[in-house]
Amino acid sequence: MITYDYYRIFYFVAKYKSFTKAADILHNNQPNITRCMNNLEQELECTLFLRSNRGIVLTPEGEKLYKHVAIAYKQLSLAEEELRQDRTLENGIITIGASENALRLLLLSKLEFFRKEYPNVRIRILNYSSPDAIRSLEANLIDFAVVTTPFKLKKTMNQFSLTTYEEILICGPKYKYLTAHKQYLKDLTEIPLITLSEGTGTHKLYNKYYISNNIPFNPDMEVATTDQILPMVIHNLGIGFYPKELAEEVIAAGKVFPIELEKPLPEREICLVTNKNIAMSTSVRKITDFICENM
Amino acid sequence: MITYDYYRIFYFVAKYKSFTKAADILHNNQPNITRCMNNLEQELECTLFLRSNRGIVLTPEGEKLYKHVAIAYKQLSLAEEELRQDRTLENGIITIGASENALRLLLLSKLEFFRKEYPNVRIRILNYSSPDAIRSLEANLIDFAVVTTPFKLKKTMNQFSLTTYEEILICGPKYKYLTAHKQYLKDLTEIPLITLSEGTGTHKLYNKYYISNNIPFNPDMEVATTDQILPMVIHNLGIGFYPKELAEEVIAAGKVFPIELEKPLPEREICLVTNKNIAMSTSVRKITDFICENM
DNA sequence: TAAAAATACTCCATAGGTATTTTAT
DNA sequence: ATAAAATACCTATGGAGTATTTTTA
Repeated sequence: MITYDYYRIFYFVAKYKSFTKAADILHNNQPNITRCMNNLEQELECTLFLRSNRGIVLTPEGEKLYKHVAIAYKQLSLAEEELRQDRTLENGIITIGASENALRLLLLSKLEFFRKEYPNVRIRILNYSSPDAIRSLEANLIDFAVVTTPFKLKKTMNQFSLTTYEEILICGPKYKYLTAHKQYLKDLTEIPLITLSEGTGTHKLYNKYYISNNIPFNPDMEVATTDQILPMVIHNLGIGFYPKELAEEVIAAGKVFPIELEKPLPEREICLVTNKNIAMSTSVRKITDFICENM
Repeated sequence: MITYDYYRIFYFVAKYKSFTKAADILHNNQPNITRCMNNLEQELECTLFLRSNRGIVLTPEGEKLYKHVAIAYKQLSLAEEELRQDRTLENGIITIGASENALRLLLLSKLEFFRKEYPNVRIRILNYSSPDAIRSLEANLIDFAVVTTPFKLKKTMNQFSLTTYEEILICGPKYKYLTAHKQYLKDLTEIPLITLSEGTGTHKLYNKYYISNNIPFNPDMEVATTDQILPMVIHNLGIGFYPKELAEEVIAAGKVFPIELEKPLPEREICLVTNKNIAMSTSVRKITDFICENM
């Protein structure tokens, strides 16, 4: 079996029509090149060159071989260049499935930094509910997911906890009186409640939380995205749970008011979820490492 | 610099999705394959496989590499197969420049045997005068020439003498009386002479021969090919020089008659001429060896 | 527990290298 | 006289191979 490395050497010998020049290009020495090419000729049972004191000329067989070897060389060079670009993150596409809160509380700032460092990696973001993101991951539509608890995982999935966050109950001016002192959730059942729609992790979470506290969970309004809750609260359509961090600005502006609760709300978590069975590309590994570091 | 032999190994690993299977195919062992692929990954700074107890799966980078490596592998396999066919003379085209006498006195029978042994080599024959054949060789239009003396060679040409042949002077029934006893050429100047046309070696040869013998060389008829001389002699248009071997049959049939000469005609030679600067293909080398052997 | 890869280790073929000779212009 | 390939010879890397351990489905 002929070692393919001889073909690499042959490529340069044929290109530069000289053993000596090829040796220089390859940072090798002429006697070595001579030996390798003798071996190649012997293994192919074929004269490839006519040697002379002015270099070499290819025989018709050498020319034939060169035509093929040149193509092979080009392919392998192309491959090496592609992989080089991949590993230096000079290209690549990353598809992330992210829930809204994961995106706004953590991912956006992380992506901002990542983009600054690797501006040539294209990033696509899909999905806005945690269950949908995980389904997409199962179906291989995304490279990984960043979602908020609660969610259910198959055992082929891997989760890595990134951070926890706190949600608070907020109200508009009309319900400001509720902020005078700490409240019990069960005392607020008469106040209209705004939540995310069914099918979201958030909906499930509060449903379960209310039930485990023996309080009926009857939201008056259900909206598709967390974004929509804030204007509704401001306009006194009801009270709602909202990530504390995202509410701070509007609270400082006096537009909404945090209702203190006697019993703290369940802590929520943002997790990065990957599929164990699927091999990650360099760029995906890089960005997941990037997201997870310092977490 | 990455040894291309790793890519050959990678090809089989990627194809069979297993280090162990690749090792079997390559008549190698699994630890070796493992080591080589580890080296390759390290040199490419890239994870190419996910290893498991059921074999390996390619990463996106591995897939990318495989796409290119598969093309390279195909090219090199094609090249090896082409060269194998060349050296076993399963294909190939040979272009020979041959003068008429060389063809009829020697080459045809040689080619008949060669063709029997290597029926898949295509043979083209060009040119019918020795100077033309040599010009074609200089212009690289033919692989080699088989010509009759006299001819002039540049020093980049190489000649190998194959055989000598004798020419005789023949006549038709009208001149049969000349065969009664040996003649001197100078006594035959009044008999019409048929020769090959100017520009042929034969013409030059006899011109020079006559002059060196102080006989005027004034052929009455000049024809393009030796072939045409015979019917003209038979029809008593004149006498002519003709290769002895080719004349024997018609002499035996009593159609023409050899005129014996007091002084023998110059001996003629058939030579194989090659171009030193041009490398021969395997098939050309084979056929020239074939023609020259036992000569 | 079984099948595949990883690890550890030995051995030696051959690639890498230097110096010199040969060859052909 | 020169420039390139061939030859001779030395060194040491890394490929070939065997035995064993680790991993995970």
